[in-house]
Amino acid sequence: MPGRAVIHIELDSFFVSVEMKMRPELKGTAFVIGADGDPAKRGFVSAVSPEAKRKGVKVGMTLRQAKKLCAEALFYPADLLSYEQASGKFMAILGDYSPLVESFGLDEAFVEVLSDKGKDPFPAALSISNEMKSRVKRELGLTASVGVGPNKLIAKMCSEAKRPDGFFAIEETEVEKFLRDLPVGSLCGVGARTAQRLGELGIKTVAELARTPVSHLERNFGPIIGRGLNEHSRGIDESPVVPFSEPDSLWREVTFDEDAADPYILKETLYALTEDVTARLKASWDKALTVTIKVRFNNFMTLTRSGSMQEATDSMNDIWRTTLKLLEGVDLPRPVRLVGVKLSGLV
DNA sequence: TCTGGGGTCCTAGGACCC
DNA sequence: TCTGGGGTCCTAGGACCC
Repeated sequence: MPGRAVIHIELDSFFVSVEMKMRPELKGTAFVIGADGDPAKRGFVSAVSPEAKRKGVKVGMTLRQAKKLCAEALFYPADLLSYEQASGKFMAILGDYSPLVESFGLDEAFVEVLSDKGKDPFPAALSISNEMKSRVKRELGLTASVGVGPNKLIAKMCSEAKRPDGFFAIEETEVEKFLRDLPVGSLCGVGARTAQRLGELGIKTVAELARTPVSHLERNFGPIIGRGLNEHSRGIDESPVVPFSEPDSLWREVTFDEDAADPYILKETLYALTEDVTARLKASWDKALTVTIKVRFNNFMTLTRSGSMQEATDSMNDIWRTTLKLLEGVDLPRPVRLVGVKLSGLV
């Protein structure tokens, strides 16, 4: 029985590369992409040119912080339409090599290489990934980092191990050695919070996690996450490569430039968001059963309220009535910095 | 002093039914 | 008047991902 072979491919500094192709004059300059491109407003950095990176600007910091660190940087809004176009071309190239391509955001994807007549698909995966990489370079002018492994978890960790323009492959027999000394936080699904809790239990490396009894992990993290941690620590990941899936929910939220204390502004904003998300619902020929609103106060305390309608609908009237009822059930003891609306239970 | 936006999945607890 | 146990559905919140 041959094993699986999964490729993970990720474009290097995707947003920055696309911007530089559209505006060649940016070459060699410090620039930052994020939100609507106004560093005076609230918003996060999505991408940074190498020149701005050298000044300490990082993805995930606020635009204001970025401006402080690098006053001469140019700021641009994220031009999602252009990124989506480039992403489509990228995904089309991957689709030439396998029917099983799962996009993961705009700039990365998993590709499962199918076994030919029961043969081990691993060698084929190696040559396919090389070919993808050079076609992406030749046809799109973008570099990519590629990882190959027996499953999605290992493939993704491989592509992250060598960047940019990297290539790294691990066969099943090498997995344990590869994982052993890595910190638990490098496993997919172990974020800052979980890494900290594991640290408190004396578990710092992947090898230590693998030695921890499943029952101990289940007690501390619940049955599903506990078992998942154990499997991932041993390099086991059975999750399939899923080519396309309908979204389960649609979400719109907005942070005010200035915290809002006036209930009328909240209502007005929620109405606009509800209209927007309902339009997207209709465009995808879906109906939604449940509405959720989110309110974040100026002290960052965040609450959600959800309610279901009689039956799934795409009627703005019904959805807005539900949204409004949820809003009216919320106490507003202090100014609000963010409101959002989610539609779920899509059919 | 500051902390976006769009998603997914999991957990815990309560309601409800048999 | 008291009240088990299993299953399912719903809601609220949190962790994680890009």
